[in-house]
Order: sequence, then structure tokens, then C-alpha cells
Amino acid sequence: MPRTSVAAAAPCSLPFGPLLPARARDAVEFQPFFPFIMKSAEEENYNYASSNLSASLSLGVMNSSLSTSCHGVQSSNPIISIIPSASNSSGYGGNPENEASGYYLSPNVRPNGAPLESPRIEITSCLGIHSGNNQFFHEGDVEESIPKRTLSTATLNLPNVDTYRDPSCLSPASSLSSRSCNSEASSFESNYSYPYTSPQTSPWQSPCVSPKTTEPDESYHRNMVACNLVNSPRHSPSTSPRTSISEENWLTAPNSRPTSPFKRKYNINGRQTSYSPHHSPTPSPHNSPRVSITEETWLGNTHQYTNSAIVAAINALTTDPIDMNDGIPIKSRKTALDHTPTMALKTEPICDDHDTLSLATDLQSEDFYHIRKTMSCDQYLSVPQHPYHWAKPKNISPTSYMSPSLPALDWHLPSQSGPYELRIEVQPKSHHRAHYETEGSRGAVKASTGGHPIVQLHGYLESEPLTIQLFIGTADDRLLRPHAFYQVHRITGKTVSTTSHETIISNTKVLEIPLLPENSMKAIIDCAGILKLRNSDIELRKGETDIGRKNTRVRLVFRVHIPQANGRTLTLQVASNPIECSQRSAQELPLVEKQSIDSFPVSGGKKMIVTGHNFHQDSKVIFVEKAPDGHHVWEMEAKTDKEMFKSNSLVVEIPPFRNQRISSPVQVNFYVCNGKRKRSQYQQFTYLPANVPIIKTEPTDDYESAQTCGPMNQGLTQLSKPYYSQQILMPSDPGSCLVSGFTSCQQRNTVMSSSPNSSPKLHDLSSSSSYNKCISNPGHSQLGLQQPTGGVPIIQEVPRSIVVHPSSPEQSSHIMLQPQPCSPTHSSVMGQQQHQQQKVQRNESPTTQPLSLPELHEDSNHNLAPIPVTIKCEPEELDQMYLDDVNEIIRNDLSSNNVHT
DNA sequence: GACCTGGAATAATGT
DNA sequence: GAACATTATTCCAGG
Repeated sequence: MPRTSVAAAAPCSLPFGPLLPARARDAVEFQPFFPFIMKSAEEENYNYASSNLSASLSLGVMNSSLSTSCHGVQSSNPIISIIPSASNSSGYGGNPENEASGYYLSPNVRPNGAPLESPRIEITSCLGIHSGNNQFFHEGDVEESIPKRTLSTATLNLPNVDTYRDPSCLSPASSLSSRSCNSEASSFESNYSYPYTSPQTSPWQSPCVSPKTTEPDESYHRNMVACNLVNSPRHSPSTSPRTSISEENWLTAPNSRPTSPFKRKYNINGRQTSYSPHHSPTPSPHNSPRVSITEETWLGNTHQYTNSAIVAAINALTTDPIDMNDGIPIKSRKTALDHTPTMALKTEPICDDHDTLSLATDLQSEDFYHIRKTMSCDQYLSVPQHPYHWAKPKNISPTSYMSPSLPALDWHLPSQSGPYELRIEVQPKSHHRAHYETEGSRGAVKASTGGHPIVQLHGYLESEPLTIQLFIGTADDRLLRPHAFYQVHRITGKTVSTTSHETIISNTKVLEIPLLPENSMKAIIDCAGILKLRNSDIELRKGETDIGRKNTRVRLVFRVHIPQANGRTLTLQVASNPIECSQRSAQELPLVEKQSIDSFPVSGGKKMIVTGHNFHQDSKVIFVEKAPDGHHVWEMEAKTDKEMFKSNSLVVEIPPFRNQRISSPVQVNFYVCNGKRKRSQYQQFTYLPANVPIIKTEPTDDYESAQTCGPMNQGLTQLSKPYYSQQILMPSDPGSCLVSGFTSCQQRNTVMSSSPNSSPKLHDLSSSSSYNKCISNPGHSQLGLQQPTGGVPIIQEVPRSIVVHPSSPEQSSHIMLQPQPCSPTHSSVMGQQQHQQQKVQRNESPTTQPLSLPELHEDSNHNLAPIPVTIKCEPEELDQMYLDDVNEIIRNDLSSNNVHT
């Protein structure tokens, strides 16, 4: 691990990964999946007085001792402070429709009476550096705020740069494209300068991959905590110390087709089971969020993404501009600036923030130059003015400034908050052949209707234009994040009507598209193509553990940052339906886009219309029920109506389910098969009990929710799975369900942590995505069993009980088994949590207290029927007993996990 | 001439 | 390890 020396009180955004003791980092809790509200200046200043970066914590997954210890960090390291989280009655997991305020990091009460916010990451950073790619950054604000922060004091000395670089990553197979990342040409193409020596500014990956680690076993244990946090190479904006030109020239002939750097073996879940000697010495690839996506692994593997939410948040805090272009080959940035001035290539990573680049591109030249003068780093060049004047913010408070910390690209955000909703009005086509760097553009992504995708922001009534950010995200229903092997490609030309603008954020190209009130805040996305990066290039990136092979589905991810009157910024995000990007798949594989019915009683018999592509007359539709280990418990070919066959639609008769007596919905899958190895992805389908509602405690509402709400439906379905040792009722947000505008069955993934591979004791942070998607991405709604530490509760299986870990008390109110308020006759989970919340509030307990849920009984015959939930009303004084007991269990779990992970 | 598009050759990789 | 199948990447040609 590289050593860093940091000016003690330097108010600069510094990556705290290697600086922060592992325990502290472990304890840091993020909430990356809710509308991101940037802090007001007042709040910033409050924290600034004590720390540069303060991470408010609520230890949903950590024991309290960690929390305590973390406080020590504050004194030992001025970079980090952990601020206990106060209670907040409105958390993030609430109904996005009626609890808009819940999305805000609303100030509560600090110990001294000052407002205290709910758990989050606070970055108090040097302004200029952290203006981020925020086009609302206003010059006036700059002048007001900059003097408060000593920009020039920010230093980050990272000696041993060479040793920090992992020699194993000096790839003999690095290609021209990778080389181009650091070439002058690339900087010319991208408007930016991309200094070469990234590793020293990329501490995030280091805990796991540091080549200085010479004793794997020892380092393994020593770094495991850190690795849990930083295991995602994707989250390291500097994961790739690109091989230099000389290195590559030495070892490879230009233009030779590179061989894949890793020939990997995968187990049934697509996990990597053997490692190339070139691979970075990351201790546990199983922690990697990057696993190949295969037919077998398409279904939930969210347990693999442990702590990815935290990593995502770390990524958001990362302030590394150095190799943000790393991994973006030359051509991927080619379109950015045919008309831009040549730029110098500077390598001093003085101003250590990738957001600066965004800032550079977002600001008009004048503003930017002004800021540049203020900043100590001047290696960034201006961007010529665009015909569209990238939006400036309203004149906010003179003392306010835009927070540096726009949410990282792999944070999960909702599509709706309060009056605002970001919606994809026209979805892209399910196929788009991405182009390689060696090819010419293959044009913009089109809509299935023939036009182009359309995105619209609803509820925005201001006159200020906004900007939509677009990047290419993963399409598997794990944590949505930027796709490692695809980048958005800016399309220009006379056929393109939409202005766009490229920037790069943490290795990811982002297209910025104006969202104008005169266009009803609607943008036609006719300027976005998709570039395919060579697998070998990406896989060679340091720390990259995902593979590109068969990982050819992407989503368009749109974001909008909405300035709020209080100076904060609300960020909404929505992702498109998956897009298959391979040529072959586009020609051969059947692809299901829609189905007319998501669920039906076990008797079956009803006709279901499946629409998609590449259907044949002899296409088969197979219904399967899968065990967590992937084995097919049941498989049945559905009858298809040959006469009604079309290449883009099939009429299928829903087969009867194998068990006609289920008492709760059962989720199965189906796929279209055109022959051997030519299958569509799995689609979800839910068999409903023949007659009875399932949840007796709240039969009507729950049942209806199950019927009408995809995520809830899935959640209930999961409950019915016989694989659970405990039946778990999923918390669900009915509000988010109401938001759902697309069929949940569009997605095929079932987020199930019930897999035998997923330890029930592990808090799978990444599974947040599922819950989050329930909120933010109706088209891909999923419901996970656990929630990350971030804004929503985590359900953790413990022996004989179910524990809910709200990451902070304020979020507990969103743990709901049913939409309606609990009645006194059955103190529902929500009711208990409210008790807890109130108690915690009274006690001003800053840390998360796990909450006890009523015990659920294992289905005795393992036959799909959980015993109806009976929720016993406990005396209020038992709450603390529960808390204590559960805390103890969690401590034990965590300590054992830390040892065994 | 640049871009877009479809097709296919060929290498790499997996079974 | 060979044969075959599948996938990735590059190349070509036409619009």
C-alpha cells in the first residue's frame, strides 16, 4: 500500500481509502441508492471545522464497537470524522411518492443542537477541486466559498509510485487502444490531459492488490477489511495503471489481436476459480463485483457484491483525476472534440479530483479559467463554448457552493423524488451492435419504434435548463454500475439533433445532454452510440476481475441533477431496458422484451404473449423453477401457438405449475429457446396460489401488492421459496412499487440471497441494488433480501430470528411488511421499528440498533408455503432486550465474518 | 469522404 | 490434445 502524507488540516478531498484505518472504513456506511442531495454550505462548514471529510455513520452492519473505534479516527486522522447519526423519522427508503423529503439528507439535530444529517458521506473539500462536473457551479459561489478553504494546502504525496504499480499489470497484451488512453492523442481527443502516472493517486484499489504485499496470507487477513470495502476494481477510478507505450511496444506488435489476458475457469456460477499469474493478488475474487454473466449466472448473484455500495461511495469520494481516462481507449473519446484546442499534457497530480475534469467541461471557459486561477492545479484546459450554454445554477445562497460530491456513477439513485421523476419515455431497442475502436461508429442507439430513446424529467417547473448525464451501465440485475467493457460514444453529424457533450467520470465516459424547459425537459437521445472495448484491454486493468466474454448487455443510464432551493442538488437516475450489444446475439439469440402476464394461478392455461426478437416458429418456451444452486427443480415446455407465431412475438399457454397447492406465490422463470445454446435470458413469472391470499396478517393488501407490484410480488415469491431456512418477509416500499411503470418481468433476474453460496450471515451490500431498483428503476425492479448499509434496512438472517438493520434509525420506518400502518392488534415490524425508532431517538443513540422481527417459521415440508406471519406484540420494554440480544448476535457474526471472509 | 450498416472472415476461447 | 462450437475482433463493401 502506498504511503501517503497528507497535510493534517488540508481541506482537500483526499481519498481516504488507504489513509483510513480498515476498521474505520469498514464502519463507514453509505447510502448510495437514494436521491443524492448535496449539502448546504452551512452544513459543510459545520463539518469543515472539525474535519475534512466526515462520514456520518450508522452501523447497520457493523457492531457498535466499530462505531466507537471509528471515532478515534477523527482524532488520529483529520481527514475522516465519523459523526453519529441522529434519528430521523424520514429515511430514504420511504415512498418516493409521498416522502420526497425522505430523500433529502435533511438536517436533524447535532449534539450541540445544530442540524445533524442522517447517515451519509460528507466530503469537505477544496472547492475548486471538487466542483465536480456540476454545471451549476457558479462563479459567485466560487468566490464566496473558496476563501474559506485553503485550496493550496491540499497535498498528497505518494512516494514509491513505481512500487505501487502492480507489475503484473504490465501487460504484454495491452493493445493500442489501451495505449491510447494515455497518449497525447487521447488527450487531444478528449479535451483533457491524462497524466500518466496514475497509480499513486489511486489508493482505492491498493489494499487488495498492492504488489508490495509479499505475504499473501498475511496481507490477506490484514487487508480483508479493506478489501471488503474496496474490492470492486470498478470503483477504483484508477484501477488501471496503464502500460506505457514503451512497455507495450516492446512486447506486442501493434494491431495484433490481443489474447485475453486471463484464461479463466468458472464454476457453475460463473465465478472465477483459477487465476492467471498475471492477475492482481486480490485475495478474494469472490468479493469481486465483476463476474462474468452467463446464462447460469444471470439470475441473482448479488451476494457477490458484498459492500459494493460502500465501495461505490468510496468511489464517489475518490478524487483521482489521473487515470480517469484509463480504460477508455482512444477512439472512445474521439468524438469529444474535433474542434477543441490542443492541450498540453501535464502529469502533476496536484489537483486530485476527477471531478475537476468534469468541471472543466461543464463550465464555460470564463468561469473555468477563473476557477483555475483559484485552484492550485492548472493542468486542465478549457473547453470551448458549446452552442448550448451548459446550465448554471440559480443564484443560491452567497455562502453556499455546490457540493463536490455528486453521487458516483455506481450509486443507486431513484428515478423519482417528490415532484420530480426522471423517466424513459421511449426505450432503446433491445439490440444495438456496439462498435469497436477499430471500426467506425455504428450509429446511435435507436428506439424499437424506429426513432431514438427519449428521456423526460417530469415535475420540474423551473426555467433553468438542466443536464442529463448518460453513461453505459451494466445490465445484469446486480448493482447497476458503469459497464467496464462498454462506453457511451458521442454521435455527431447532421442526423443528430441533440446537442451533447462528453465528459469522463471515474473511467466512465459520460454524455451530457441539455434538458431544456422549452422542450418540456425532454431529451431525444439520438447522439449516443456504444463503444465496445476489447476485453483484453479491460481485463488487464489492475484489479479488474470481471470478464468481458459474454458480458454483452448494457443499459443506458440517465441522471439528472436538480438544484434545490436550499442549495442542495437532487439527483435522479433511471436506467433503460437492457441492450444486447453483440453482433451474433443480435442475429441469433432470441430476446424477450415483454410478456403480457407476469403472474397467474398455478392452474395455468392462460395465453401469454411474449414479445421480443428472433423468435422462430419452432421456438420453444420453457418454464423452469430453479433451486438456489441453479438446478432446475421443475421444467416444463409451454405450448406455443404456431399459427400466431411472429418473429417478434409468441403466444404461449402458461403451463400448470407442478404444485397446485402452493399457498404463496412462487417465482419461476421461462426462456425462449431456438435450439441448442440459443436461449433467451430468463424471464420471471410468478405462479399464484389457486385461491387464497397468502399473508394472512394482511391478506388483502399484501396479496394485492403481490399481484400488482412487481417487486413486492417478487419479494413475496421469494418468501415462498423452499430453500430458506427462515422465511423472510421482504421489506418493500409500496410507494416504489407504485412508481413502477414497466413490467417487472422485463428483467429476468431474481435477487436471491438464498443461494447456498451466499452466507446468510453476510451483509450483502450490493443487494441494495435490488431494493433500490424497486425504487429507482421500475423497469428493472427487483427486491433483495438484504439491504445495504446505506439508506435502507438490511435484513439479516440469524438463528431463529430475523434482524433488520436499519442503517440508521430514521430508516426503520421504511421497513414495511404491508403498506398500511400497523394496527395495535398486531404490532407489525413497522410498528416495532417505530417503537425502536422512538426509543432510539429518545436515547439519542447514534448508532444503528438492529431490530427484531417476529420470528418466522420454516416451512416444515419445504413446500413453498411459509407459515402465515404471526406478529406478536411485545412489551415495549423488551425492545432493548431485543436490541441487546441482536446486537450480540451481530457482533458475533461480524467478528466471525471478518475472520473467515 | 466520412459515416453508417450488414455481413463475414478469422482468431481466440470454451466444450 | 484434437475436434468442434461459440464468441470476440477485425475487415470489407455497399448505401
